[in-house]
Amino acid sequence: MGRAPCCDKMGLKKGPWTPEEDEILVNFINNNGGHGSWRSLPKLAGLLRCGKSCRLRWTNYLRPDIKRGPFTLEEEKLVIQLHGILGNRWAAISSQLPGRTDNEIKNLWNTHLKKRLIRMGLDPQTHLPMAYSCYHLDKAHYASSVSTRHMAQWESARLEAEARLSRESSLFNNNPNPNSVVGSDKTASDYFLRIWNSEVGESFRSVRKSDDITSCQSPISPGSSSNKCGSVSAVTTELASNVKEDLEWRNSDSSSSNDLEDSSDTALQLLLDFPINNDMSFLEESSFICPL
DNA sequence: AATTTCATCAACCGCTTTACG
DNA sequence: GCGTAAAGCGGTTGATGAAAT
Repeated sequence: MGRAPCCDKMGLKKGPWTPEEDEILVNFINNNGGHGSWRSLPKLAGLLRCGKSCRLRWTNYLRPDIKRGPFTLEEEKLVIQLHGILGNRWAAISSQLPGRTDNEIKNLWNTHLKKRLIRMGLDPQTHLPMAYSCYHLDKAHYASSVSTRHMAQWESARLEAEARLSRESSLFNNNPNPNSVVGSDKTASDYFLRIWNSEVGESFRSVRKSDDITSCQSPISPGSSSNKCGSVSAVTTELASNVKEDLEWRNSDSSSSNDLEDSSDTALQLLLDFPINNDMSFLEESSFICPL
C-alpha cells in the first residue's frame, strides 16, 4: 500500500490556520465549484499547506454546512446511543448528526461523554457497568467482548422483538378484534425485527460474518468508513427512514385515534431508544451520583 | 499577582481503504 | 492482479484559555 507523503516537506506551513489562509481556501473552492484534487489544491490556490491540511480545515471548520455552537442534550444523547451501536465510528456517527463533524463528535466524546459514563460507573467502550467488565472479562477476552457488544445489542433487540410478536400473536388469536389495543401496542421492536429481516439487516449481518471478530472493535472493521461503515450508516439511516415511513403510513391509514407523532424526530427517537436501554438521565449534571 | 492544573478543540500523524492505470 | 496515489478515518498531540491554588 502506498502512503501519501507526509506534510513535512520544507516550506509547508503547519499549525493553526490564519483568517487569510481560510479566506484563500474558501474563495478557491467557491470559485472552482469544489475542491477538486486536494493534493493539487494548495499549489493552485497559492497556499503553503499540504492537501491533507487543506482538506481537514475545510471539512472540519470551513464547510458552509458546519453547525457551530455547543451540543444540545438531544445531540449528546444521540451520540451516546449511536456510540453504543457503532463504537468509535466517528464518521458514521457524525453522518447522523447534520452539521457536526467526526472530529467534533470525537472531541465531545473524549472530553465530556466518556468521562460521564465513567463517573456513572459505566465502561465507555462497552457501555456496561465497570464491575461487570472487570469481573467477567479477562484481558484476552476483552477485545472480542467489545467487538461482540454491538452485535449483541442488535441480537438482543431482535430476540425481544420476536418474543413480543409471539406474545402479541397469541393475544391476537384470543382477541380477534382488529381494533383492539394489541394493534396499537406495536413498538419499535416490530420495526426493528422487520428491518432486521430485510436486506438492510442482512447487509449488517453479512458484514459481521465476514469480519474477524478478534481483530476489530465492532462489527465493522476500523477505518472502513466508505464501505463497511457505510453499511452501518445505511442500516441506521434505513432504520430511521423505514420507521418514519411506517409511522406515516399508519397515521394516514388509521383514524385520528392514532396518537403517534408523525415526525422524523419521533421516528428516529423510536429507533434510537430501542436498542439501548441505558438510563440517559445522567446527562443532566444534577443527577451525577457516582463518585468514582 | 503569579503559578499550576485542567479542559477544550483544532490540527497533525499514521494507518487503511479506494480508485485507477 | 499489482502497484501507486489519493482520500478517509481514528488516535493523539499541543496550543490556548479558564479555573484553582
